[in-house]
Amino acid sequence: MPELPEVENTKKSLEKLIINNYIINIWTDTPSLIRKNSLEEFRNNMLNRKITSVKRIAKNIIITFDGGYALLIHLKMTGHLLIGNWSIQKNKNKYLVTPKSMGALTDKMNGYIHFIFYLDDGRELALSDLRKFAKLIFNTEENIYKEAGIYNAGKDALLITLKELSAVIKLSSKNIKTFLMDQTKIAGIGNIYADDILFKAQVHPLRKANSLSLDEIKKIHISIKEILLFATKIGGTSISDYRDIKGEKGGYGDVRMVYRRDGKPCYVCGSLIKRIKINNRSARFCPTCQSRL
DNA sequence: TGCAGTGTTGCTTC
DNA sequence: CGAAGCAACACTGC
Repeated sequence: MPELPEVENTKKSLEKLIINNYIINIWTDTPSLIRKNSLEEFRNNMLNRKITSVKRIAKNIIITFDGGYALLIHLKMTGHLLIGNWSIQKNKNKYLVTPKSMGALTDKMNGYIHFIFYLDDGRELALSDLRKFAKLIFNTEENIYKEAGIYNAGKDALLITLKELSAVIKLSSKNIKTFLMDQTKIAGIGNIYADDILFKAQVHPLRKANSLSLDEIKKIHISIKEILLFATKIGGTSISDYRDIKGEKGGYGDVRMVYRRDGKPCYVCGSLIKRIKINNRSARFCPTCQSRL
């Protein structure tokens, strides 16, 4: 599940690997992932332009091209990008995509590759997406920023100051769990990190945002930075499908504190981690460490 | 075996 | 207007 740490790592890898390259061909078996354009427009407009930069806005990856164009990629639930080489076989109406190289790229996630961007030096950039929710848009850079800013993007979770966080929290009557996952309020946090952030800050997920004390907001602010930076450093979370650009799994799943640990003992006090529904999503927390309502 | 759970976003409905 | 529900899709686990 790509949240900020996974998208940030992908962005950093792309920055090292594809700037100054050209995309010379595109293969896909799922053109429906392209929004606002036909496959033909998408292909014809993108090919043979030089890649000039890679950015992250919230959970979006933006690849810019010479001439003021940009490609937006949102990985949604199960998308990830891979660099490698693949061969494609057509079997009736189905395509079989298999990696030519060995190692992490033989991972089963290779079975879900739906886009391949062929680079001018022989390497290939692939999009794997088990559930096919990812979104791709090619347009002028300006229009792409409008698109990425659909949310009236909240401040990036890595950049938001205590003052800014405090100001938006005080305006919200929602519970803090829902608030943290609202991309218009603060950008980059999803279910995995929201649960762990609130555990570290020792705040109950159902606490009303505008009821939090300055001390609690401080703890949340510190936890956001520490957890997202640490998770980024160790390669993100690969509990289900996320892989880095070389196909390797991230380490945060092994050190997570409460996410998907319901029924298991809290690492701090030993109480059993609870699971409740908030906003129709699972929320996990320690009933002892995060008891105050 | 069938069905709930998984989680991001955007569209529809109220 | 904001909030809530649900669809997009495929696989896992009970």
